Amino acid sequence: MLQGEGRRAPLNRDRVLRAAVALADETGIDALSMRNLAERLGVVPMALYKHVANKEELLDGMVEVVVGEIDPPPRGAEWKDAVRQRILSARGTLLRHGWASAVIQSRTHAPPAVLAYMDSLIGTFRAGGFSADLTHHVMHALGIRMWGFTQEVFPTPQPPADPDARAAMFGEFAARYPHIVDMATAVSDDGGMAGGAGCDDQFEFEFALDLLLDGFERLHQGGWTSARSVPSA
Amino acid sequence: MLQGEGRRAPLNRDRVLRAAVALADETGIDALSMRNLAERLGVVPMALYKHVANKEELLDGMVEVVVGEIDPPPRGAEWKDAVRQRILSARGTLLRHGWASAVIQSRTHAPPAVLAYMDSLIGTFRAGGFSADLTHHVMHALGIRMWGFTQEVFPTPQPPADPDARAAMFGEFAARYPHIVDMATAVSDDGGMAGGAGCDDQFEFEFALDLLLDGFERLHQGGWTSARSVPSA
DNA sequence: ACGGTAAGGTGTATGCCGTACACCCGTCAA
DNA sequence: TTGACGGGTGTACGGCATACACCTTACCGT
Repeated sequence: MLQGEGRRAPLNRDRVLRAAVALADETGIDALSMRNLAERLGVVPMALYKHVANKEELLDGMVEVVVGEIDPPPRGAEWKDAVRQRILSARGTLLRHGWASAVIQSRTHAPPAVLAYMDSLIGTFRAGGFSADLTHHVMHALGIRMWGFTQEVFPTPQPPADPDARAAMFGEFAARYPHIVDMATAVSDDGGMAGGAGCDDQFEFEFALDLLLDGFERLHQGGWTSARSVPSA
Repeated sequence: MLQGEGRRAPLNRDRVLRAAVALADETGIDALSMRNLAERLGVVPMALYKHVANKEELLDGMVEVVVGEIDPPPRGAEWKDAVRQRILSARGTLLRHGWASAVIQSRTHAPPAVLAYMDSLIGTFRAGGFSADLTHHVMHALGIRMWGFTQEVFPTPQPPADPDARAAMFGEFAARYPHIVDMATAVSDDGGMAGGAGCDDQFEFEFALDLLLDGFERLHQGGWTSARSVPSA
């Protein structure tokens, strides 16, 4: 039961992920190798593969850890404040882990924690009275500000061929990310799973661009100057 | 002079860069290795090092090539149209080379072509009557939309210690990127070389965020719906 | 015509990387 | 007691960027 003092507590997935995040924070994402990580954990490189399938999955897990650090949505706040606070919290988190936005961007499928974050942001807009339509475009326009980069939209995973399996997966998705599904179905009938199916990227891009340009014009005409005040109409 | 049919035209830096861009376009940036590139050029890997110092410099060069494809600023257009056109052209270019925004983002110093592009955009705003101050914030807010990602600002290169060398470098920079220098000096007296020195990232972030949030609010209150029209107040 | 120089290309080798595969050991259930 | 299994090991392979020494060719001033 008790064993000699020299025995290391056994690894587990969580300890591996946290060590990886710490190592990336300290030495940069380029210096994060399976070998370096193993060394820091006092273990041989191959031991890590008992806890993560491969390096991609390690990165996936690190993203989950980091995104999990973003503050939960403030309860009882007005939509604008709630969104603002949440996004600034996300920004703070990504600044603490400088490598994270590049890694998130490099994921080939949307990490669940990211979907959960977007789902709750959508919920905030909807609770504030935004239509599903407007919420949709607004989420695109915010993409950048949420993550410090523009994800033009994660690729939609192709659903399984078997109809039963597909229905099951869809059901699970809807249970987990109700607002995403709500918004997606309201926007287009093809039921975009990842919240991005069937939408027109070019339109979304121009929507956000014009929103900014119009804002610039308004500030310009109003003779705006940076008195370190919040810009407003 | 003329030589046997079997002789390959000698490589040069430009042919290497163009081949690299083409290879990245076709097979993705991950599959772009010095070895693959050399093979495509019918040459041994080490031959490439006669034309680029190392892989980082290869990537720098590829960025220059791609950014060079962005349309020049339209002459005689009103600022808003000019900016809009230019940014949509940049977007098109980056969509054609899907790897490019990640690579630009990964550069440790601002590529000259990027500075030139920003310089001319700044010039467009200034010609449209924008103050240096407003132009500065507006450029930050646009960061994203220009490149498909947010570059929080390229790190400012540290100037050489020798005063003469520093003055010379500053002069060259000012000659090449007049609008950047103009704006930077107007904004802060410490003469931010790369256009980013001495500015408050957090303020810039919130500036852009609030601009968007205010825009959302306006659309929301106006009962906006996506009739595929350009959003406006 | 000749030797020198240098630019362009080659070949070999080193030290990283991710990870496949066979193995070994301790724990615990049957 | 046995046997399966979870966690850790050791070895090995192929791919990567790239250092270094070398060779070939073209062109230069003499």
